[in-house]
Amino acid sequence: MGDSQPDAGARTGDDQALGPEELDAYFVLMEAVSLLQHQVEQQLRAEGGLSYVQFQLLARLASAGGPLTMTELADGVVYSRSGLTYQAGLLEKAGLITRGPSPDDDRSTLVTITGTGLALFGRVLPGHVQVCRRLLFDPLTGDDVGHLGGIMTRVRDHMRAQPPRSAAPRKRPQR
Amino acid sequence: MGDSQPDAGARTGDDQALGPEELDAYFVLMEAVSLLQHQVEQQLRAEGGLSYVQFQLLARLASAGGPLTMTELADGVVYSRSGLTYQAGLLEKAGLITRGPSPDDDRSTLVTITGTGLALFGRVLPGHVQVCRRLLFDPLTGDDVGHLGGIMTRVRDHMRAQPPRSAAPRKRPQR
DNA sequence: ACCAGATGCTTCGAAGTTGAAGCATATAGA
DNA sequence: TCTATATGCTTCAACTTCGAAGCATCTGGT
Repeated sequence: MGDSQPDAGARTGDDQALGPEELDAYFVLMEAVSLLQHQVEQQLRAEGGLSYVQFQLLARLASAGGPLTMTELADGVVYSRSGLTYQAGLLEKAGLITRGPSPDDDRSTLVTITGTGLALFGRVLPGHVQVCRRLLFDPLTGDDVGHLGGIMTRVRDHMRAQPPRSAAPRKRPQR
Repeated sequence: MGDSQPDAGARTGDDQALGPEELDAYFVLMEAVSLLQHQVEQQLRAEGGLSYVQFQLLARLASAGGPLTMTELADGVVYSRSGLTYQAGLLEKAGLITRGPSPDDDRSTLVTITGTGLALFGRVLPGHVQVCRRLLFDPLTGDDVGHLGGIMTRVRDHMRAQPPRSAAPRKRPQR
């Protein structure tokens, strides 16, 4: 078993022992992704009038090969439920998806991508991929890509396995 | 080792042939960072009443060791200028920064972090670092961290060197 | 069957973000 | 010098996001 609760903080591992290399990796990771996301968003907006979120939703529906519930759609896209409802409303109004009742569960809403939605997705995807290639993969070797994928997969799985939010170390009425 | 960019070298960014490995790396990268950012935000909010943006701004000011102009602050944080003005207003109202005129340029506003701001930053940083360690670095080896840092540094520098936004690959009046 | 709690989605109000427009100052060219 | 353009920041309106509250349905225990 890994680390247990920090008991009164005498352990070095629990404290802020992030070396400069780690801090650097963290900051540059966040910055680079932020830049990438910004550029991608420009592209999607210009070519298909879509936000990144909307693109993600369409991608998820397109690759699912069938209807998904709102909850299934929300998983993997970190969005709040209400935000998803809002975006689904926009996509439906634009004719890219439809929402209907689920036969299994009357509480659920099944979301289906329309032909229009699929067409738009297909029209936007090449440009999207091109931006990714140009900005992200151009300066990387094949080995880099393998490393990156492996590393981030481990990180993601680790985070998904983590106790969600009960781990707040302390409630401190600050500020 | 990996395959070098070979063949007739004239087709950078033109072919949309992202392999499954690259697509996977891209998606998992975006998802993992999204999750990480979300968790970090919870932490900052709970411990210091700060958003991630505000934390970044304080961090930048703290490490700068002196006042920065609004524009300097905006660089590195992808934010829009208006958003920065808004956040600076909040931070100033909270007493964490001050804004004053620049002696060199009457158009500029110099932002300085206050003692209160520095104190809050110092109080919040350990928790922030701890979350990073727990979520990001826990499942990684030292080699992983080195790779990640190197890879993302290259990506960031590549993007920063790229022609910013006039480079729309093609003007396609779509839809 | 019943009731309590869990689950799925939506509505609502508050807060954050953005791009365009606006104002003031700085800089460069004639 | 004078004027056109660029730069630095702010204001404004529209849009997006979030969390809490609300409603309807499902599940499990009795």
